[in-house]
Amino acid sequence: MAKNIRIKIARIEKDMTQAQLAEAVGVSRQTMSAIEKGDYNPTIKLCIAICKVLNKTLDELFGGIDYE
Amino acid sequence: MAKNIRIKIARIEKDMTQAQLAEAVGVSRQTMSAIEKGDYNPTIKLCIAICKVLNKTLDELFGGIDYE
DNA sequence: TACATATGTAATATATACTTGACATTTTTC
DNA sequence: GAAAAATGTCAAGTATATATTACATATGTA
Repeated sequence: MAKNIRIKIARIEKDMTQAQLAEAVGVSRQTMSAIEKGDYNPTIKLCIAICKVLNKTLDELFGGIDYE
Repeated sequence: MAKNIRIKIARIEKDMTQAQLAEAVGVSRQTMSAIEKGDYNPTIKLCIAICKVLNKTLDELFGGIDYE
């Protein structure tokens, strides 16, 4: 549920692996995997860090996503 | 640290108390207080719920905030 | 095919977001 | 200024985001 394909696309546009993005934002590779898969409901702090690295806005990457 | 005055302003524009906003998004009053004060680093799910109630975007309410 | 790299995922542990209840303090309203 | 409403805050508990380790599967590449 709530698979976030937008992060994956933005990450691949930057030619980064999950491991590289994870390190850039300071979390584990497994955490990045879970976030892209929609298994985790990340904190806003982490979302902001992801946006910064991927040069996207919060709304572009997370707006309207329906976590439950 | 990271006091979020934007939420407070948007909340007051809607003429809502912390308790009313808290109930509208499904958390406790204390949690809303802590978020406005910057004591909590909320989840994106909760941020999205707050934006929905206050008719704001994620970037308007949370963009660039420096939680540490 | 074989090897390397990337990603998924399970188990256990820890940090912290969030709850509940209760009381103190501040702000508003009469 | 007093009562009421709103907000701050503390303590103890629960839920969950995240870490670590380890292994499995997928995907690319020689």
